[in-house]
Amino acid sequence: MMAMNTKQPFTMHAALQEPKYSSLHSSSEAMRRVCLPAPQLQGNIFGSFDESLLARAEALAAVDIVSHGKSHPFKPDATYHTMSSVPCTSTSSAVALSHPAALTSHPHHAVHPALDGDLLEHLSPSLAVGGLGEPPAVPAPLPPHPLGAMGHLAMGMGPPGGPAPPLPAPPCLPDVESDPRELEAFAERFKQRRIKLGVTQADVGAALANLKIPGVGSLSQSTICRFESLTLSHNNMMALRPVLQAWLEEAEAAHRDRAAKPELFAGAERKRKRTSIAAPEKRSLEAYFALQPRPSSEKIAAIAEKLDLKKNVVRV
DNA sequence: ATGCATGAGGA
DNA sequence: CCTCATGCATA
Repeated sequence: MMAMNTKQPFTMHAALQEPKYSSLHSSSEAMRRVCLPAPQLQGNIFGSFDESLLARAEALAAVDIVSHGKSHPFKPDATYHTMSSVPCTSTSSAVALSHPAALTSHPHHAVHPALDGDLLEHLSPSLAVGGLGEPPAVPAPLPPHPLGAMGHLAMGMGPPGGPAPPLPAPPCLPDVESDPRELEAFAERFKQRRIKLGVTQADVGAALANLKIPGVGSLSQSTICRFESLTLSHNNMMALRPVLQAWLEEAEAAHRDRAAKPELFAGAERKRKRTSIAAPEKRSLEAYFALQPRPSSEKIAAIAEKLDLKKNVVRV
């Protein structure tokens, strides 16, 4: 309830948002493709291949258009999968994307003018971890961090008055890792581990509300799906990541607990099924009760045997 | 998984 | 009016 259910991560100017990963597609993606030796891509066999090509083409076109302004007829629909491509990895990411961290935090409008296109430059094929042979990095090295990002929930309320939410996020803390590849890897891991837990996308979305993270409510299956498939904008991905990571950690912890000491849960889970008495028996019992509201235990036992019910059931 | 619709925030 | 983030409905 509440109208403030609007949860939507920070918003920044189009300049930053638009290019999302389109640039990734355009430049590096394209480059990489060229040097693909023998793509064992799944795409080429599917019909969807054409579609993705089209999409990519559009994305490319979008980049140009976007650069000089807005108002393009079509939606960039920038989804930045880098998945299929993983061949030649230069692993020479000396770029050090020291880009503005405006992302993962600030509930408020604080948009740092600092961020800019440089975000687009740092595309360096670092690792070759596509959606292919992603080793199930179990340890999940991702350091926990303050999220609370989800900007807009806090947006409504002005700075004055409201008790400052736990949002330190001074401009000095860089994003944990806004590296596209890191995100991609996370999304992949997330999906794998989610499936391993036997949880659906919809389940995750609904479960997020239980995390009680300020400003974070539930999300739809669509959104979870989009997150996993990296079909969200970079900013959106960045905003959702900490939340989903928190959920994942909690879910796995709970899972472990269950595996560790099932006794604790055994009792709670075993719930007696409600007894249902067939209509005829029920009538008999009611009729008898009308005559004898307080039958002796012998009577009860006799009736129980007759009706093939438990004594306690008959008594009740 | 994805097209379409909607509401919010911004200019 | 535009971009985004999201949800609903549905292929």
